[in-house]
Amino acid sequence: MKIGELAKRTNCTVQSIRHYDKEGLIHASARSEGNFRLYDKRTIDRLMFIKHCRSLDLSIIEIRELLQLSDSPDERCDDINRMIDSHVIEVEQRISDLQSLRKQLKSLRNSCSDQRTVKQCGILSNLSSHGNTR
Amino acid sequence: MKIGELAKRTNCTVQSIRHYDKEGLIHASARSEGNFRLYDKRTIDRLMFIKHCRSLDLSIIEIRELLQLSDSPDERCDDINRMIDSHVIEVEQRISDLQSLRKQLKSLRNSCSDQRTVKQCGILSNLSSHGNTR
DNA sequence: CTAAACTCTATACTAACAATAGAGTCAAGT
DNA sequence: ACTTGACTCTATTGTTAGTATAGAGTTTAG
Repeated sequence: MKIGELAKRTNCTVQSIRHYDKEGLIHASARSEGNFRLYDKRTIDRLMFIKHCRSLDLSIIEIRELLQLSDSPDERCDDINRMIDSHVIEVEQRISDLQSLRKQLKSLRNSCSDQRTVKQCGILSNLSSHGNTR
Repeated sequence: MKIGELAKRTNCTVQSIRHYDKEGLIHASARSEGNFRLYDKRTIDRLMFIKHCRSLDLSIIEIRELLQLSDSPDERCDDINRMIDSHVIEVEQRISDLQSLRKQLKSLRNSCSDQRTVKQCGILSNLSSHGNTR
């Protein structure tokens, strides 16, 4: 299977597959005479796994670790759990950051109604008055 | 005032000030004989404004627009309101994306308890089984 | 045998800086 | 005057996970 077919079957772009290849997440089982990457069917599953992980916003580094772990099936899976746990914590932190950001933006927006001039704009004067809060 | 003092007074790093300078958000009022950037006091306020905007996650491009608008005080401020409105919408979208991500991660995490081996790990098998959902 | 479709590597781009290299400038102390 | 240390300069590289090119080579169908 050449890269284009793999791309079609997994709904990835050709470039991102080459990217994963370069990053060592997948490996071409061989190269054709003309130096084209050749993949076997199992790579489809592996790519699906990668896509699923990426959709969960796991980084390429994290995915590489997961793939390495899945190659040593008799190890304890504690590391996997720890990784997911810490990822959840990161996501929760980002959510709460964004919620506070949203609140600030909303209150900023309330300081100005339309149809005023820039000079009278409550948003600009609010932005000018006090420093940052983060 | 040289860049180091400006940095101290605004609690910015020297590099980021140079960055804002290069991006055209601030301007050195002159250069010294030895080519050092020289800033006047008003740049402190301008930098505070920029920092405040950045803390609200406004992009440098957006900030540039705001600064340009604040230089034409007699225009309508509709554009400012529109920018903030669309920024709020973006933030809300990101929040809801992250919330759904969190939910998926949590349920993934529930599929495995500690002390198992990688082979038995519910997380890995879940990640392997079905494709992406995004 | 040619033209289209495909693939290759390498490079630049995205955002907002941080980090570094290597060179030059300035101020204070001797 | 001279040295030393602190400061500044520009330019480059790195960060993330790709996307988008350029320019060249390969394969396949007609």
